[in-house]
Amino acid sequence: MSKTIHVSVAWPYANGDLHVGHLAGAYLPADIFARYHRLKGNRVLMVSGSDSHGTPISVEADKRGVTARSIFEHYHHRFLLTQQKIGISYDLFTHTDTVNHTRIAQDIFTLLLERGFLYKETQQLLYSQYEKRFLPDRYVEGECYICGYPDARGDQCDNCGNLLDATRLINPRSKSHPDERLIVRETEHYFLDLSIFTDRLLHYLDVHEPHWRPNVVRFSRNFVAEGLRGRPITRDIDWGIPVPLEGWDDKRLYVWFEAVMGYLTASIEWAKNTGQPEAWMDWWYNPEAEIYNFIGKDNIPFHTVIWPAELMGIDGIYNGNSPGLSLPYDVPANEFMNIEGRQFSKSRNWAIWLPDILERYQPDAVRYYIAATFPETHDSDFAWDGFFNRVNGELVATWGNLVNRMLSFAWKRFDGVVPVYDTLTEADKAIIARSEEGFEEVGALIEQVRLRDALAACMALAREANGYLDVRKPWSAIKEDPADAARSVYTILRVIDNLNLLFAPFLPFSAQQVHEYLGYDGALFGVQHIESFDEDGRAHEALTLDAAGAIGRWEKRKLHPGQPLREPAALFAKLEPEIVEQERAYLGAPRDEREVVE
RNA sequence: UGCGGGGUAGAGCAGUGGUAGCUCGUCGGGCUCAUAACCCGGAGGCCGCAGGUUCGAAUCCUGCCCCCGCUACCA
Repeated sequence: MSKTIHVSVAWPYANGDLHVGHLAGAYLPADIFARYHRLKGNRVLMVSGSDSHGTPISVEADKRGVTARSIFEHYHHRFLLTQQKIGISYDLFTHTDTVNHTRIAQDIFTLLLERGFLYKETQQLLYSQYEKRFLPDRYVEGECYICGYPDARGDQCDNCGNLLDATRLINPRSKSHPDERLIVRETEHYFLDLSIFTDRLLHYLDVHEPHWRPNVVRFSRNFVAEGLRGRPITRDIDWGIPVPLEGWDDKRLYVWFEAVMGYLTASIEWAKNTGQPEAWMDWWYNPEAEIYNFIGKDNIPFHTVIWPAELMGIDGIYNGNSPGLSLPYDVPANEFMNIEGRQFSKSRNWAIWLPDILERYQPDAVRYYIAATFPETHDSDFAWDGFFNRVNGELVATWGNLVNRMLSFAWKRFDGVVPVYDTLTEADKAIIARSEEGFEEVGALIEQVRLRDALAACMALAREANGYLDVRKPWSAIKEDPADAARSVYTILRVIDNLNLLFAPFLPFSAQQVHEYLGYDGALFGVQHIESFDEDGRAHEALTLDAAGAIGRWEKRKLHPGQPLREPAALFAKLEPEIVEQERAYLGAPRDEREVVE
């Protein structure tokens, strides 16, 4: 029976390029999962987008002396190109500065307010008369009121380690204008009253515990058990979504509050864009639908506690107040991927940027290494010698070589067609059966979001197939007993056909190539486009998926004897050992941001 | 300071009371259609540290150390 699956992926801040951490934490696992379910024939909606708002974007804009909007538009465009290049197959990758997202975020605010889930509170915050704005704690320094250390940060003293209240600092000053004296000023903000949802959240966690990762459950339960405090959902800034209330023109919705709504708003936008405006409800008002949020570990409480609370608070929205709005079914949060043993750092350029490495390596090689080292159970490490070893030793040598050795053998010795055989031996039938079992075995692992194990299972099958060849030796048989060579070559091509589908969610580009080498026509997956959409005279760009022509299916293949093959070529480029040192030299060195080209 | 996760051959991981395993790499041998796979064999671990329970501990208990996240604006 076909399932309905929503794949919601963390929204990247559009203040810098995507790096391998983004890919490892959320985007690649989401893509593999979505591709698998599409192959299974399940109804999949995969959405995400650029987070256009938030302090990180304003900070970057200040640094460069440009507007926040121009920063996010610049990186949004690069996100589209980069993700198209590495094949993250969103049905829609949009952003949060759309008319659609703004309208819905404001509707949600209004509904929560009407239902009594928000409250107003006066806060004391530091204000800069020079910059005419309230300063976030991290923008402030001053003398510590506990130990007297002169350069304490607004939130914490680096000398005595105590957490600080920024308004109590002695002689507080702005980091950007240290000579100016800051004043304390009162300001009003709305808070989301999370504690109202405590019991329902605990119940929600209980219900989902059996199929969640243990660390996600434990963390979330603890987060709730410690007591939920109200969280401010408005800010004194000018870049963001306006608060839909009279007299609140100077304030905006807090980014953490509105960005997660993107899962819903992008679904609604997708429905509208595709000319079926009600279709989003098949996921959001359907008790059978399963919503998966792919995120990094830093985001766990936002997705397992705060976002579900927001959803509980707006249940019935756009549905005539009839309840049943879907909550996340699973939040398979990944841990972090370090770089050569050290934590990612944008400021020190200790990072591996996707636009850069996609100029030098095949997308499937990058996808393979990252998927093989997914930080599913604990932090992992992107190491260039590891990349070199796994690509050459596993991807090229085991899978690539299996495909290459037998496709070129069949091409040369069987006149470019799938061999026509008389009968199959027990060994032949056994290896075909093994490859067919893979659909069940690998599929089950992917459904549990154990993607690293799933990929390892594919590779183990490729090893078995290589072992089979060593026993059957078609290169010897072709001389003494051509009929037997026809049996084993047919068998191995059929096994390759099966394994190719198993690898396809991980390696979609090379899977398409193998598909064509085997003589098939058509595309396994849909085609990704960058499209422009118009809303009330304002245009925005998005990444979309046209899956109409996709013919790939997650099922046993029946390769026809006599089917004409196409001339094969090596699937994967073998890496030179020099790349290890070359790539390491880029780490920590100044970086030029280059145009992303197709 | 709290809460959660992690620490097992050179690398990546599995292993919740009974002889410490898998993949890659490495060394030796076999084979050779191929971007050198596959087979056979070898080397390589005080399972973070210290104590305890037990006939027996990587596994259970206690204390400590290190890394990461959240608490608090770096995926």
